[in-house]
Amino acid sequence: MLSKKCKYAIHALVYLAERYQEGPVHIKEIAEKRNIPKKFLEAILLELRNAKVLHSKKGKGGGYYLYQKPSDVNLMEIIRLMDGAIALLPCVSLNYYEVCDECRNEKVCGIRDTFLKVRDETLAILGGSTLDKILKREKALRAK
Amino acid sequence: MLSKKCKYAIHALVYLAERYQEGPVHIKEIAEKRNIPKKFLEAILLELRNAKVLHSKKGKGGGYYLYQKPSDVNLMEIIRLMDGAIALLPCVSLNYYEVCDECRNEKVCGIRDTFLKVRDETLAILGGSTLDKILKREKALRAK
DNA sequence: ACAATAATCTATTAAATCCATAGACCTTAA
DNA sequence: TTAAGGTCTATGGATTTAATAGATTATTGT
Repeated sequence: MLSKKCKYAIHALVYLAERYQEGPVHIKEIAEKRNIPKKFLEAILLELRNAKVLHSKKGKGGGYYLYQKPSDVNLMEIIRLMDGAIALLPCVSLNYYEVCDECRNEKVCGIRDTFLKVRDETLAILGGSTLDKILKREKALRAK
Repeated sequence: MLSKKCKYAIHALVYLAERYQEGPVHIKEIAEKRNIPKKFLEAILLELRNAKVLHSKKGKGGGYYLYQKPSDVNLMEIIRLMDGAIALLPCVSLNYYEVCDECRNEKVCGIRDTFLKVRDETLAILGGSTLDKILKREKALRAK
């Protein structure tokens, strides 16, 4: 399961994608519109800023806005930033690899294979899921 | 990520699948062979027993053994038993569904779609991954 | 220059979960 | 009847997650 932090991040980013190139949006607005605790959201947006996903502007008329195009931000990178590894086991993780204590020999482990497949499928789907696609899908659903 | 509990459960079950129909295996042996804390493993096997995945025999010469055939036990059910939901979001979980606070309207949520796909792919792979297939794969790798 | 606004930073806390251990008790086989 | 080994209850520490509070810094409009 994704953490609340990660869910909040995704929702906030989708919100900001809707406002792409419309100037800074302040935290309070996002927090209220999406039922996210404001202080918690602060920390999240700051982290996304440090990761160059968002930019911010201080002072009056300030706020947060997307640094990259909505088509260049996908769920894979957001989840990795917020929650870390996407794989279900450390021994099949690309970015957070660790050896398993239980396996005597990784080369001969019958379990890894399954989780490698899960990882690859998951990454393909999440990597292909960009903010602009999410927005398009939302509009399509609303039009129904 | 899967919890250690879940990883331990999987390894223990694979171990027991190797001994299928060879009588009870005791906890101590599994714990030592797979580097799992014995007391923790006790609790795990007990839970698997209560879920009818394992059977046990008390007293001298006792131990744990598979209740079902290795081809009838898959990773999907083990993970669900140990860690709960497999889906990444509660709102796309089959067995642990919950509404999202952040979504005003689930029907019009552009995010769900992606996570539904991830869930379906993941379930398909994990559901098809049975203990006997894992054993077969292990033997094949060892033969190389 | 000044007041208002809004992000940034530092701390702290409450709750939950995870991992592990201890010990008493019950059951069975030899 | 004794030793082996599963069952059950309880507990404790560590870590992570979620959230809150308060002080600080930067920017803007007037």
